[in-house]
Amino acid sequence: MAAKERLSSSMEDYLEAILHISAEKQAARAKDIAKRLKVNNSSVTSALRLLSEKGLVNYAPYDIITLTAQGKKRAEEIARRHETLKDFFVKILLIDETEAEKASCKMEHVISNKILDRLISFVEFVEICPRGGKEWLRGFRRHCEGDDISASCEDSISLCLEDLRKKAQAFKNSQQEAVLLKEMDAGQRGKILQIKGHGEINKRLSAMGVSSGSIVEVEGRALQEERIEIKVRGYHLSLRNEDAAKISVEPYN
Amino acid sequence: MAAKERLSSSMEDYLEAILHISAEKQAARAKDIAKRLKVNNSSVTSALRLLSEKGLVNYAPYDIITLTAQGKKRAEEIARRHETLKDFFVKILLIDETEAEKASCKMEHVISNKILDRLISFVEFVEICPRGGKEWLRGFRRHCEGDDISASCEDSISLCLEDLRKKAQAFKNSQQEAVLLKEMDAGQRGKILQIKGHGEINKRLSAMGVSSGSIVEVEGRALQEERIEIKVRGYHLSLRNEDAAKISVEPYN
DNA sequence: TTAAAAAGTTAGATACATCAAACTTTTTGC
DNA sequence: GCAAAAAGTTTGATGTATCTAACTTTTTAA
Repeated sequence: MAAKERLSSSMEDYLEAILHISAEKQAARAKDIAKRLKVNNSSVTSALRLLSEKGLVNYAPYDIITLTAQGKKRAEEIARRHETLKDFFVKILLIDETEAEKASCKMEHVISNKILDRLISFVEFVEICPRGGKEWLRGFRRHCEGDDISASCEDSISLCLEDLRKKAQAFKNSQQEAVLLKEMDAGQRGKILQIKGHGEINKRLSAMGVSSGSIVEVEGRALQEERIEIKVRGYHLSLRNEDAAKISVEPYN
Repeated sequence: MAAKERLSSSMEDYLEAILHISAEKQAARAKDIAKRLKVNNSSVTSALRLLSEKGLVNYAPYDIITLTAQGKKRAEEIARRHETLKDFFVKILLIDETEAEKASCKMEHVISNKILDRLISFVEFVEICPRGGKEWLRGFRRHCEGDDISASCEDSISLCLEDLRKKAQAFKNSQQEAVLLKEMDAGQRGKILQIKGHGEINKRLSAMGVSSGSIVEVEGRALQEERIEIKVRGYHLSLRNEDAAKISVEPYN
């Protein structure tokens, strides 16, 4: 396999655009890419030639455009960076959608894996830790809106100290009941306890840095409930129920 | 005054390098810049010519290199972005110095003012709100280190619920005593209550988005205690005691 | 004070990302 | 099925950032 060459920001943008267009339509046309990236048609041709040389897109003049397996992997990695950043901006910094989108588009090209990883952990921690969470972020919102910080903090403390105690208690009590990932509902979140067996999933997951302790979120089902769609460490995955049955989870909320 | 043209990342790097070298030595030499940015000598010459044309550096062949007033302002703005990012990485995401430095170097060129601003507010809020703070971040550290998230959260709650109540109480009680910024000690932090008068400082501060409610930190004194050095919204400022006496602050910690 | 070393500049080349304009291929609608 | 429209490509240009190698100026130190 070719070594993972560094791609320029521009080329990353092209890959990402192709990924998104492919997801929306049957095939990506050069014109769509040009439109999406706001560049000239001829720039797209040059970019495609280059990406094709690198083995990241399947391209021949006048032919349809698709990502190779390798290209798709790269594109998904970029999309993950994008989404992670946006998540952080929207959920934690309380930035509006549009601005968050714009910012992630630029930052996705320069963020390191380490920072990305930490950002993911941080968003998890804020959302899950009873001492963080919605009420605390409400305090932050007030602070951003120019409200007195004492008041903002007070809001997130005095009002919630009792609530906090309850949440902490509930959090503590919830610990024993393990369920299978397969059995979880859309929207539910939990902590992976164990991944049984040593099959393909095990390998795939650990390659992504997923192991027991990782936080997993169920996004939905697909193919007549045959598959479960999850998000873990910023990756969107689709697992067969059969495989999801091998993963035990301790659910939250 | 020339319109504030967009600078490329590269040119921003040159400005920032000149700022830092000037702070360390008497004058910036082309060689130092080249070394710092790990580029060829001749690249520095081209960059200087360009920055000189834009009125950001004082430069003539073989002459010494300094920043113009405008150039200094731009450079300091870049340094502020850098520092704000680094602060967030180190203080909140608990990234090590070296990695944080490397990451900020890249991200400083692409972060928007809005995000920067929010990041500053967020770091303030985490550090000041009793519901956030050191214990909470200790919980986050445990989560990063792969400790069970329940345990990490519990650590930051059960252990601290009583502590939290005390902190909240202390925070509440601390509210009445206003002091003058002039009288605060190095390391102390507080919230600006009022900026008296309508002089130069008032204008300068409001141009930076500083007003009552902003969080200010005393960094130290300079010129035989004649001046006070503060940090507010990521800006490092040096005020005459006379001016600092016009600012009333509600101190924390 | 002057010649060698160090610092700085110029010239010319490469690589990248983009464009407009001219051209070619494919698609569409009658 | 064929002509016009749409899509895609090629060519040649621009601007940025970098390099190496050759050259010039300044500094240093004997």
